[in-house]
Amino acid sequence: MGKKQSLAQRVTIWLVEDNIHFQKTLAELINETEGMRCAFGFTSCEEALKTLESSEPPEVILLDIGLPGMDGVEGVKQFKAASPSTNIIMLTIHDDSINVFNALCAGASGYILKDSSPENAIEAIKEVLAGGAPMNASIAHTVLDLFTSLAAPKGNYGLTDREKEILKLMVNGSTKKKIAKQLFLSFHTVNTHLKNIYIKLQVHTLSGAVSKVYKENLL
Amino acid sequence: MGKKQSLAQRVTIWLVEDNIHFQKTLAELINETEGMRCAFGFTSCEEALKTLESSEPPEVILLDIGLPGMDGVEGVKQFKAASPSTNIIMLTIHDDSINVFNALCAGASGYILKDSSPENAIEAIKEVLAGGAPMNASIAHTVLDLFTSLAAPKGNYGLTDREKEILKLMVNGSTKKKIAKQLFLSFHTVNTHLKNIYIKLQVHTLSGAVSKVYKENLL
DNA sequence: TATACAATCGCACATTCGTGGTATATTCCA
DNA sequence: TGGAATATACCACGAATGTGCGATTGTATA
Repeated sequence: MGKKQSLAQRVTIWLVEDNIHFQKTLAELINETEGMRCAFGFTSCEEALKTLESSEPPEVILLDIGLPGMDGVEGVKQFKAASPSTNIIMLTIHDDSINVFNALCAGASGYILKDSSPENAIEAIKEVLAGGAPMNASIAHTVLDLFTSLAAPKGNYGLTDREKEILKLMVNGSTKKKIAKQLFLSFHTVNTHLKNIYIKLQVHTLSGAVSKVYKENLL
Repeated sequence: MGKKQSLAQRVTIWLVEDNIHFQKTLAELINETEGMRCAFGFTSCEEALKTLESSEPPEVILLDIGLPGMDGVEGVKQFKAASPSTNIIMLTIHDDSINVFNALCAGASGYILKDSSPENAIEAIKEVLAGGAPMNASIAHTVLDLFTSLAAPKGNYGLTDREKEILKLMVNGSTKKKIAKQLFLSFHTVNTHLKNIYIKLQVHTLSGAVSKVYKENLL
């Protein structure tokens, strides 16, 4: 998806960063770079989203992850919804892997650390335009860790196989009566199992149990 | 988590790769590298897992993703279950992003392309030992895309904001009565909303709705 | 061998759900 | 201006759930 830019056809970039000073530094750097143009600088997602309604969407948005008002993660969602082809690079500080992770999930293409040299931002933009994902090794690792922790078998509440089997069927929208028929059990048995499941999961409703199953990847 | 190795204290590496020729090439390269030792070369996960029962687990396993018998993805799970501290690097071919993705989810630390120069493998091992995740930019991007596609495809059933709000509370295990209190609404109103939610989601039970919410990433 | 655990089955009863109706006020848009 | 959509509210009733008590079998396993 690489594009070639002449001086006349520059890649359009928007900045969303509430630190005016940092924003200005970045904007200048971008405009000094051949093939790039910083079209707008905003201090909030709201402003940028408003502008997006009446302007050509940019190729790239550099988006601060910790903004007042609508934060960067929510911002990514909205930008992506309004203009899916726009690439978003998060600006973030150290030790914010949760937010980075969420932003990536929401559709961000990568991120750069604010305290790295501003030139890195230019590199990151080039990388994104070339179809890459700016992410250093240690952060890729962090992301994978979080990823794994989300996808891998999680909390075990000591559910027995039978309980898991029944819970699985309940999760899929079945009723106790139907499950009893399906497993050739008495309704009372299913009832008892479900009672024990509730105790183990510490919930009092089926929806709570189902929710827990998905949130913590049980079964 | 970086470790320093003297010649006496080499990092132990295992290979699991059914192509004997490639396995041999890698093993030689590893043994020529200071601080690394290829302890075993297997042609199947089963063999390697068996050996793991009676041997010190290695620091790193290079694992072919497309093996006969137990495939690499399943292999990762088993290795990780038996020895969580072992780092696993997948050996893969191009255009196998699904498997790479699954392997990463299962706990792999990164991967390298088989057709890249074998020296890359050494670099990847060093990177993993240093706490990184060997993944080039374009593959990080692929992973994120898959990631996003798993996390993002929000089916839209035309739920209104109010309906979403109520559904969100129900999902968390609340009851209609409590929600009514919480939102300063009549029980009947909540009831009506939920009725409409069921119609829109085409379900007849709360568990079915909750399940749909998680499966299709609504809300 | 004793005992803990899992799986099975039972009853009763209050609570909550699911679903069929109907109805009013507001807002938005054609 | 006049529907369409949304949010609000009410009623009734059978069905299902949640939870309090039990009980009897096996099967491990300490």
